[in-house]
Amino acid sequence: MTYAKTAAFTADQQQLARVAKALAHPARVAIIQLLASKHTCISGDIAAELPLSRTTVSQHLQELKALDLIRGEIDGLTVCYCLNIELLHQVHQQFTAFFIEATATGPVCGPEDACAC
Amino acid sequence: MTYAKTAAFTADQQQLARVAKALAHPARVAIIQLLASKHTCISGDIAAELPLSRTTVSQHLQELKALDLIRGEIDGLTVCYCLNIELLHQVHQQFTAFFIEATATGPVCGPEDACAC
DNA sequence: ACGCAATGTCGTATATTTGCGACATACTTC
DNA sequence: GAAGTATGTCGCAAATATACGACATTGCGT
Repeated sequence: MTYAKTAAFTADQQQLARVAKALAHPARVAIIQLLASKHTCISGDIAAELPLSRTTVSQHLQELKALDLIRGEIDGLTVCYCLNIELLHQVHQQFTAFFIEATATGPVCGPEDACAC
Repeated sequence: MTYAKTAAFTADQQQLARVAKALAHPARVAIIQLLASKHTCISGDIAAELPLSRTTVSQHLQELKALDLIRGEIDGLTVCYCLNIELLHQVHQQFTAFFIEATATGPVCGPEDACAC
């Protein structure tokens, strides 16, 4: 890319893109679903449930943690990861607003027909 | 990555990740917003409204088109791009389902407190 | 203190993304 | 048919992402 031009866009666009990127990998989606399904905030057992090495899973966890989508709490020897429900809720609203805005354009183009340019 | 291991995950996870990746760049978010704001399905004028070269914009358009999120229709010399409202709606529901699932785990971890591991 | 188990970090290899200039293509107009 | 405009495609360069083995770190138990 010779240069990441993310700076030239709206803060909203960057924020949405940042979160979207976090979900842009099946492993991270799976991790979030795992954390949601397990009531207990499991730790490195996550790696055991995914077809990836522990190292790779750890990296994905760090990425999610960097966005604060998940929290990690050290409990002695193990680390408990849990979802940041508030943030997820907030992100959900953000995505919803985006999709509403996108789908509320009205009848511009039909299912397959031509545009009225 | 030495190898993309996307094949080892659920179809749902892959699908969500695929769409998320499409939104994982501010330029593509901006393009969708642009198409939503303009009633007319503008064509290469998109490039003029973004801080990117025409070539780069064209590539982003191709990526979005590959997922069928947008449609391109040749109108003589220009090309009219428009949003695939149905698909966007569908994707919205997909994301909503994911977020609902993620945020409906109940009080596992509070805002800042410890997990009950 | 010693060893063991659970995690995170580092370094590395490979694949993918991003951005853009240079060309090719297609259609309109004269 | 020639000239001009709007688009898409190709090829290259640089940045990132992905995956993982090897090592460092930390806390538990004896």
